[in-house]
Amino acid sequence: MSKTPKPLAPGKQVSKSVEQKPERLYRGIGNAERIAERRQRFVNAAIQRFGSDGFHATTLKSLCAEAGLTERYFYESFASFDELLCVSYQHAADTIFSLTTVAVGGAEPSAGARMQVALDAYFKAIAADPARARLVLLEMEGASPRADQVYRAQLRLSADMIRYQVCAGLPDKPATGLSPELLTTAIMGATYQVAKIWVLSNFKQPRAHVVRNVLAVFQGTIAEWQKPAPV
Amino acid sequence: MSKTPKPLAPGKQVSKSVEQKPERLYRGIGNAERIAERRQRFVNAAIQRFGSDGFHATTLKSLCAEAGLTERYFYESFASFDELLCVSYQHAADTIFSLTTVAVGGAEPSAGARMQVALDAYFKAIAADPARARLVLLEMEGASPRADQVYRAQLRLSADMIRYQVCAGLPDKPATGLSPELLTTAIMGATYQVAKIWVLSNFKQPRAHVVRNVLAVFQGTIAEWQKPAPV
DNA sequence: TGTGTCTGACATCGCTTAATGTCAGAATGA
DNA sequence: TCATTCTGACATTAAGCGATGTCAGACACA
Repeated sequence: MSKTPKPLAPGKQVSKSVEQKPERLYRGIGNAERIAERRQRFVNAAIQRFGSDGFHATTLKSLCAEAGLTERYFYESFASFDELLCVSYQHAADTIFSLTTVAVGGAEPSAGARMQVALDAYFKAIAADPARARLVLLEMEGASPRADQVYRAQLRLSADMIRYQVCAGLPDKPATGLSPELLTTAIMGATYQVAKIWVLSNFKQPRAHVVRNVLAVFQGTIAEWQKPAPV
Repeated sequence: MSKTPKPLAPGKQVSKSVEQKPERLYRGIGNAERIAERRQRFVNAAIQRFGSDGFHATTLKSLCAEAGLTERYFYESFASFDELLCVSYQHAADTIFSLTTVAVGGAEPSAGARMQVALDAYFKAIAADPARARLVLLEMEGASPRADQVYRAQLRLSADMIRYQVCAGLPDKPATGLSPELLTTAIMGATYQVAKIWVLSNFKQPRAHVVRNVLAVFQGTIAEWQKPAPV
């Protein structure tokens, strides 16, 4: 009774009344830290395998092999296969997103400069890790109901980022009949589509060229946005 | 030896030397026609179920139930589950594609008019059958390697259609650094993304509004396309 | 050195589902 | 009416794989 005889604590040791620390060291590393390290290895392995072999071709076993760990530790950190997909996606998407927003934050205040900087940073982040890009761009949609949810939430976030950070300073009311929400959704879709093609082509075209073309779509759209009235 | 005793001919009756017709009528309908009819019922059922429940939630049995037929007849017309997915997708995509191109064909020759007509026809076709739209827009990507192939081929076709039919008459060499291929890919991506959002929102916004906004992206991009030199 | 926890390899379960097989009975044409 | 083919319902197979369980041996701590 004084000890829980169950060998498989579900991730957290049972908190008795007060936290007593049986923090036994292994490799000189504490318990919580080891768990966190294993978890991270799974996340990295997931980005690698999902992004390289594709979601459907990736099995629990191949993931464990990539991580150099066994199933036992998988369920130490994740409730299901699905969960790891979403977690690793979120990790990958967050990285790309953050690389982009940081770049935008350091750009000159004009919309044109921000668009240029944002797109360049985005496509740079895409090219920096092809597996990560594949996961973020190609493997999530339709993978599972939950994956769809997570993916779409990220799309909304991207569109909002374009709207409030990249296109900041533009009139809140665009030309008659135009809505900022739809327009930013559209140019985000354009960016995604070009990024997909780019990834699938193994980055055949130079990044500057890709950026230049998507930038034209951005700028053209913004010009319409600012147009006073339809001719 | 004179007759093949196998009850399950694989779709076509064995052609001996010359085609002898044992065309026995059922319901007053010949053999080949009955097979074709059943095949079509499966295709329609597939568009319905894949588009409503989603690809992953659709099973062979649920498809057969929807079609009012049994597994036996499924394999009479399709080699695998995967094949029906691709065939039904192609059928659905062809319909939408054709509705759009026909409309474009009847439009005035100016690029502006063609864009307007094309987008209106496209979104009309999307709204006309939500299940079909869901299949075409949301269910294919990542469903299977073959589905991916088919889907991407259709995307290329759509981009080319925009390029050669909708944007016809524009200078073949756009402004410095711009490529028609990338630009049409981009605005196609914008269209797809808005269509996805529209479908997922259950067509909350009026079609004209959606068309108006995507049209702005088209027109803005074309304006950049025609720009003589970067300022 | 001994005790108890942690680790890794592997076995096994349980479930889903595509794909194939079986068979009785209905519909057809002679 | 009879023989043949077609039809529909259902049973069975076969395989993949996520999830769980087992256990001997390694490692830390006293």
